[in-house]
Amino acid sequence: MRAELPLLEAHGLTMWGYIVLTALRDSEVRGQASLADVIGADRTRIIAVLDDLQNRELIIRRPDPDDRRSNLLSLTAAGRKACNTTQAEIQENDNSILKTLPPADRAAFLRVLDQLSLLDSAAFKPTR
Amino acid sequence: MRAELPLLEAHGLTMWGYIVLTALRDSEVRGQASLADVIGADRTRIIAVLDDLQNRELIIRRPDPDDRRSNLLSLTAAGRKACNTTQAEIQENDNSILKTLPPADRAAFLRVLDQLSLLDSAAFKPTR
DNA sequence: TATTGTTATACTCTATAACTATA
DNA sequence: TATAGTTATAGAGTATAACAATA
Repeated sequence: MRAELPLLEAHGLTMWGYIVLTALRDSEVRGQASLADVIGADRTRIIAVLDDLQNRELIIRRPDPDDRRSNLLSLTAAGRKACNTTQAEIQENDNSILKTLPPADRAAFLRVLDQLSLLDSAAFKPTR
Repeated sequence: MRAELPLLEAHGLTMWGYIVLTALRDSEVRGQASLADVIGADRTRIIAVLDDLQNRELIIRRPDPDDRRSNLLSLTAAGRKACNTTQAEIQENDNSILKTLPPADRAAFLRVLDQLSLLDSAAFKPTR
């Protein structure tokens, strides 16, 4: 988080904003409720995030013609680009930090993180 | 953190309370300012923590006779015991989680964490 | 004047409940 | 009645500034 935050700020993104963009890029999401579910957030928590992303024309929110209670969410071209370039910078930064480690240690470290994140999701379900 | 918090709560300790107890046990601390410095917290942030620990007779706060602006801090017997038993439970829990890993991965993981925590303290100095 | 401990204030983040509009 | 999105409110956690006592 401490390594990522400065990069996110450089793109004018918050952690939640970045999570929303990657979720819209990587998973099929219908309305805001399903988005909240996918990223493990509260419905009310992402509204200000979506307002901001929409104002900056990184996402589009429009009523679902099949159910006008719901908002269809999609990335704009600018939103997709912001997501991709930010992620590329973050991964590059991660790599530059991790490349100081012995290759075997690095591989084991990432393997263990994967293991532990599985444990974690099993024990602690997302809010709502 | 997620693994530790339930254990801390079982002992009526917050994260900051636990950090304060271990700091008082493990390092020479004169007044509250030096304690705040040791644990990387703001002076104002630990006051409520100390109030609580003192009310529950886990620490003693008394004016320093050599400089009456300052409070000398020390653990009570109960405070030392709470610190030791809580830490033992936390380490036991850590071990039970980590023992599911291959021994070589586990060793590499802990080694990398040590490395990264050094990086982190170099880049991000404690507040105040 | 500077420092120790303290209090007050504001600002952020989050959770909960209540509201509206649709179904 | 139930659900999607929204708004309002309250509660933590934190940072900053101002204060009294002492040096």
